[in-house]
Amino acid sequence: MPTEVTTLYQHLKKLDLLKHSPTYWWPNYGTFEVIIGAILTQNTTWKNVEKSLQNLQKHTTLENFLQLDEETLKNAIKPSGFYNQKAPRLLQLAKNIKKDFGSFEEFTCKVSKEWLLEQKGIGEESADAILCYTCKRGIMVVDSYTKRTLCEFNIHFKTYKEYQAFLQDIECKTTIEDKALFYARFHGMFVEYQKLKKYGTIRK
DNA sequence: GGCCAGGTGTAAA
DNA sequence: TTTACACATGGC
Repeated sequence: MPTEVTTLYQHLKKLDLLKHSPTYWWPNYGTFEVIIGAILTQNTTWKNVEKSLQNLQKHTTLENFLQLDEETLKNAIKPSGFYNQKAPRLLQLAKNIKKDFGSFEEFTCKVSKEWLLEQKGIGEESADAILCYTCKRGIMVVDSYTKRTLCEFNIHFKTYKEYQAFLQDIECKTTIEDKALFYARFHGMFVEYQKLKKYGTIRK
């Protein structure tokens, strides 16, 4: 039974949970589409998010997304629920990225977690998901799958930051690229671990 | 038909 | 500072 994070990591790694996943686990890593997905997946299954992303078709870049009107967006993201609040929040976020950073590329280089937390609709988890999977930062995302897995290993904390500090107390990687890849996959392993338990097979 | 899903904002205690 | 509740669709 793993009691520290390095042991837990080795335990999960042995299961080869990411053998069918993309390198960085989240689909379309590093793109604006990840931001859309990060908001849409809030308290929502990924299957439903995929339907919404499919409906958005070619509007998954920042510039194309900004062309959408609110009603069209609401319609497109209906399958992933909470569309009356997710649509205006996504549009405002896109506008603020354009206003404060000028372009998506500048945003990915310069955005801070503080800036993200000021945006309506982005909390601790979504902010870290965007930093990790859009901005390629070496940051660990803590979601319900992560907490559920830790709970099963009898590891409990109160706050988000405590969970994150525990998970990030692991061998220090030398370059930011290595660190980004490491945490992107580490978080993915928790999600795939829960799916493996639920469905009995690792999803493709 | 009920429960849950890769959370967040708001209001009340 | 903590807790309760609304938000909504689709799969099981």
